[in-house]
Amino acid sequence: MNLENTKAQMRKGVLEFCILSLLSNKEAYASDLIQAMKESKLLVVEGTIYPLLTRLKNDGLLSYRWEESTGGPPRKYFKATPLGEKFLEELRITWDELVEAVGKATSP
Amino acid sequence: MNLENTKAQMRKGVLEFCILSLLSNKEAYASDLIQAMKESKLLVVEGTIYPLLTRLKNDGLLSYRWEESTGGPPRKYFKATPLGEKFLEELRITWDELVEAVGKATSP
DNA sequence: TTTTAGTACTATGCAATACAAAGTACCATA
DNA sequence: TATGGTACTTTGTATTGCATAGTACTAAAA
Repeated sequence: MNLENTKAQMRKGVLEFCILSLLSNKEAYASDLIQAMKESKLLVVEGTIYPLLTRLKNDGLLSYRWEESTGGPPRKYFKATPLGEKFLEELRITWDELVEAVGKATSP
Repeated sequence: MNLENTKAQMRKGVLEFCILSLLSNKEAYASDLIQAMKESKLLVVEGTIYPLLTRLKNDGLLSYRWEESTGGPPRKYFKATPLGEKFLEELRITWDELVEAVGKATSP
């Protein structure tokens, strides 16, 4: 039982929410997202974000298009689908409810 | 990809925080905890809480004592150990940081 | 030309945890 | 004696964050 593990556990489901929010009405590829998350003090690594993007795409919440890059391999630019936008709204409510519930349960 | 699964995922690590907080300087057994969580809109079931309590006990964060019950089998009353109290403070910080980070990443 | 470094993505496997389901054991009452 | 409710244990599953290794593309250094 260590804090690092608990931190990883607490991110479960939450990263999905953050990624979907960042891709709401805005395109970005993996490195953009990692950077944006980093600025919010959420350190996400490649081994986490690529499978996550693939999963959200397979579930119809994200779509993507290839874009050539000048200095490297092509990039996958993702954005939320209409279904993704709808799911995002539900996630927002879910997250707010959780924060409120945890606040109640843990207030001294 | 459904909301119920995501809700379950978002609870990972969080329930540990809540339980530890509820058992800070206060004794309770499983049914007490389920009830207290319920009042905070956190529905936890037996299959979740019993393994969780066992895990926290094995990690030295909780201790327990048996108490006879008038109408049923004996109960395990848990409470946080000094190590548990210390870990709880770290969890509090971790959770607050996560809430702030998610707030930043998902603010429209 | 060949090699090296950096970027972007894929694929595989592990560990941890919430949850479900079935089972054991105790007590009181019908 | 049988039934119902309470309390806890055990086993198994699904999901997900993360680590690691690998592929492929470009550009610059050797």
